[in-house]
Amino acid sequence: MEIRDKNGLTEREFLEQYKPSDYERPSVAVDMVIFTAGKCEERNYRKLPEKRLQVLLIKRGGHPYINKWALPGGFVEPDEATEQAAKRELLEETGVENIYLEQLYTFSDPKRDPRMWVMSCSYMALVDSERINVSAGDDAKSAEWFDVSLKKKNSEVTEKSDGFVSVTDYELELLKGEEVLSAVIRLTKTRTGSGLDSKYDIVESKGLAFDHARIITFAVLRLRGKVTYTDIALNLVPEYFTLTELQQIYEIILDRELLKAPFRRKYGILAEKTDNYSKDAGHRPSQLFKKKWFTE
Amino acid sequence: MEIRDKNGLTEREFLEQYKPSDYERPSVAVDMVIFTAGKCEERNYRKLPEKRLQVLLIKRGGHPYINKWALPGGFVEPDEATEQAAKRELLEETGVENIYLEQLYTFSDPKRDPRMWVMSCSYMALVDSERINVSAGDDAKSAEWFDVSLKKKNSEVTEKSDGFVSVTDYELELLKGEEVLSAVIRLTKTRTGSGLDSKYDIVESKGLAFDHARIITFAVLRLRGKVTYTDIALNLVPEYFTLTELQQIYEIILDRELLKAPFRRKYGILAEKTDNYSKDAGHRPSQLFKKKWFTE
DNA sequence: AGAATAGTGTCTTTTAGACACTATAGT
DNA sequence: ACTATAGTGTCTAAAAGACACTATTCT
Repeated sequence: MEIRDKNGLTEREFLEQYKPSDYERPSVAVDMVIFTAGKCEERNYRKLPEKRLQVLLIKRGGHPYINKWALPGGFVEPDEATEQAAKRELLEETGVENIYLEQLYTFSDPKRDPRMWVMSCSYMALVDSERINVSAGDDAKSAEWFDVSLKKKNSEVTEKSDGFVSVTDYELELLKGEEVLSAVIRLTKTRTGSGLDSKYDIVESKGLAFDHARIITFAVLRLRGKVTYTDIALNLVPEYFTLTELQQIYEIILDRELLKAPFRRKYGILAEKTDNYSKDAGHRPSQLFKKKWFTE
Repeated sequence: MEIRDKNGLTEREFLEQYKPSDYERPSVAVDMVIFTAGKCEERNYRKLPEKRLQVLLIKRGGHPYINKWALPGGFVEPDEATEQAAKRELLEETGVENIYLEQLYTFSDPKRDPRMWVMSCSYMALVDSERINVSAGDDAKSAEWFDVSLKKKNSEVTEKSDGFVSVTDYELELLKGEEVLSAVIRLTKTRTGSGLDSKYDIVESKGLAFDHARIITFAVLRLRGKVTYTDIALNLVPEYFTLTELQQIYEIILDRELLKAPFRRKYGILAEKTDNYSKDAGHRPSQLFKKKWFTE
């Protein structure tokens, strides 16, 4: 097992003499899209509280993008993987460990950070609202939950000789009381011959730092895509929940209403009955369920 | 719009004086999992040729992992995004432009390269076999197509008090004539309370460089996952094809046989009739189709 | 003729969608 | 009693799975 290369070195000898050349290297950051399903105020004693899909943002205290809102995140350190960096950031920002975490995409447009070459390895995290009792803003940074709304504005398909170009504009709105952040992200799919190019361009972005509007849009679309064929939604629900709550989660993610009976037939398998019931609502109490994860 | 930070600087002033600190930075490489659907020899004049899912590998000429097989790839250069680096590598290796490309995952285990800190932003590319007439190995590097087989070996679920641990071993085999590369990748899903951890560990890897067995496994699983609900399979088929060919593509990706009639009902919508027929086969000629991509 | 594939018809089962009905706590 | 929600039953339409049948070419 003593193979020698063209310089007569074994692998061990090679590694001992190896010196990384000083090509320019990018900084790599993790950016966290942390979603939760927050409750709105109930409008009267017997109405159920509405739920909202929310994302955690931090107000930047320094340049660049001073006073704009950004995703929590930080640089990956030597001797750690991005997954660990993501968990570290998550713990710092929300005080919560052990939550659902999924790598989304690595954004690497060399101009995405005006300071220097920074790639962003983005992650999506899902937390149930009962676990984030910590108001997040422990340190000086002001972190806030923003209501998320993502709507398809217009969509246009142009047929070409050997393919097509499809352009879809998504309108992203983030709301926190008075504060309104908005952005338009254009998804361009170019199909020529046998190639497909999907590009997310930022058409406009108000109040958000960097290319974070794009990352949030990407995350919402991923979440929407996965919610119907995985058990991912269970991560947004507390330990004990009613089927109506679970349905609300699906509705705020998909941004449309679902029918009760078919929903229960399809997703009821994600829940296991308990002997407890919700109470003190102005209507029939409902059974509380536990999560029954897919084990496969 | 002249906001000043705590040092009294405007954004422009800040950027002008900004000096990137010299923290250690990772090198970032792109690794390409390039799939095609290769034909095997037909066994007699009237049998159809079987198809095989194949991946392009390059034999390493230097340390580390000398003489092992590796995914084509290279380092991302300043002023380019990973997408561009991927396209550049693809052109260099296969001589083909304009093919399906999808970012898979960024692997960042700090020990994945024995030389230094290298993250791998991996991409999956799909090429139809008729386009890669170039035997790829233009330059000195010997590039070869390996038949891919990925099988679930055993799967075990252990229930825990507040979740479960599921362990699945996948056996990856890559064949090229006499050459046999093999690896076992262990997918461990740990669900505790409200967290999910998915880990792909390399249990063993014979003949493959770095953690590339893991990347290939990840790619095959992604392809399997997407083939049933997208039109991704069309990328592996030439401009004109028969529905049986398309079905073969699905079968080699999913690694199981499909029934003809339901297949045609479901995926026939991906194909548009032409007036041409295959001929000189020892049996009834079959109609040739063109691709009809989803436009959405 | 016979082998091998092409292509279609149709039955059953499953799943999704729509909607109506009954049930029940709290004021 | 009334409101708002909980929970179920059932009809219909669409999709998936299984299988059988006919059609066609070349040796």
